[in-house]
Amino acid sequence: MSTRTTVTPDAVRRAALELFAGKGYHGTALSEIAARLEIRTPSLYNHITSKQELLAHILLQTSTEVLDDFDHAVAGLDDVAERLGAAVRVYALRHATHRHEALVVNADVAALEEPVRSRVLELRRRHERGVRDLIIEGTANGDFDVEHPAVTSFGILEMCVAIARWFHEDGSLSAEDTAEAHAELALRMVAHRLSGDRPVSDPTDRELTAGKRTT
Amino acid sequence: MSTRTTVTPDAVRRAALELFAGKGYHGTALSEIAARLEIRTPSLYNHITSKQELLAHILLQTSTEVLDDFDHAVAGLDDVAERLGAAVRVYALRHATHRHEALVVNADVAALEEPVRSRVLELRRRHERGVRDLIIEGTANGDFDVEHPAVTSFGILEMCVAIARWFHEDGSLSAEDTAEAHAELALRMVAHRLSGDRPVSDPTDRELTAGKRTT
DNA sequence: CCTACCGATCGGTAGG
DNA sequence: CCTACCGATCGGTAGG
Repeated sequence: MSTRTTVTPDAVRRAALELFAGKGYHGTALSEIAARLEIRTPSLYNHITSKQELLAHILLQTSTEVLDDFDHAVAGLDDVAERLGAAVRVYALRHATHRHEALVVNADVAALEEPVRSRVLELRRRHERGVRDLIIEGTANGDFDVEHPAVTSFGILEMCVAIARWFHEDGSLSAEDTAEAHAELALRMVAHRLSGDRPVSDPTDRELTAGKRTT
Repeated sequence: MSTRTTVTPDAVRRAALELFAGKGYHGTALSEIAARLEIRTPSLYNHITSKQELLAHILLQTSTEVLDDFDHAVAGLDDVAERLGAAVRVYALRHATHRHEALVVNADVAALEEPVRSRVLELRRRHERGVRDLIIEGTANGDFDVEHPAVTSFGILEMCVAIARWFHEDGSLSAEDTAEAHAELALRMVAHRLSGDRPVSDPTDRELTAGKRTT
């Protein structure tokens, strides 16, 4: 049983990732990681320098990739709704395709030691700010109708994060469909409401681009 | 320094709650709980029977209250949008006013031992199902326009859960305003869209009641 | 990659 | 409420 390939630093990280995701950093013993690789605990130190380093690698890499994803997703897009849709799509997709990483990032930042912790938190803040600024921009130019941009951006981001908690690859929805569904939900959250119960104070230049169709 | 009141089982639970919320169940040592109460670790056992019991109490109580909240919130309301709004409002409010409980529930279910773990998960599933059924009902009778009820209900619920991660009592929004903002977001997520870019494949009986206006 | 072993700390008990 | 102490386990090192 078990594939029994040669142990590499990457294999250790993968084993750690799955265990951290399931039981948390503090809830996972190095002996369990070793057992999964069918080696003894001290042998892990041929591939890593500490347990903490395993955690740091996962969180730094993931946080960096999230920010890169965002930058690439919005690059070249003009319409702010398109940019928000693309940002949400790629963020949601990541949480469906990288469930374990996402779970660890969100459950175990507290277990990170400085200075890595601050770096990770800074990367996350940058991403949050990027999304929030899109919402602020769309609200300012009248494309969106949002009362609390910060609350709305947290709501959008966190429902995407939650995908990691319920998504299953064998479910009825593919990762891509799930991502698309979240982009749609996000655009609904910022869209103008039906029925004129919310008077559009500044309808300048906005014909009826309200649709999310992009071609 | 410190209030220095007599230690009670409830005081132990409160100290444990704050520490679990900040560092997780496995990341918190009983010695830290004792230190916060200015007693020695073994003295804790005059008030509790085990560390695990502390966790079980927090999670069971919170999960039970969430379900009670839901039942009371929707009771007596007729309109499905009103019921969904009320359910979201009360759930969001709890996550703003009981941040620590919410953080522990979501981070440390995995640390719960059986059979309590199964009971807690069952309570959570019941609540999820309650909200999802509202969305299904509203979609079926035409009040809502939702393509993926399960995804939508997870999205709504999880953005509320996330409140516990970012809400601060001294922020610009009160707990009540935050709850109201989330009810609004949830209703947007299920509402009919502006402009007919989504061809209504089955327009039976749904003329253009598209609005969510009731009565 | 291993055995042997380290000090520290864990949750918890004995016995006042 | 305490001191004294338990066995188990932790992350990690020595030295092949």
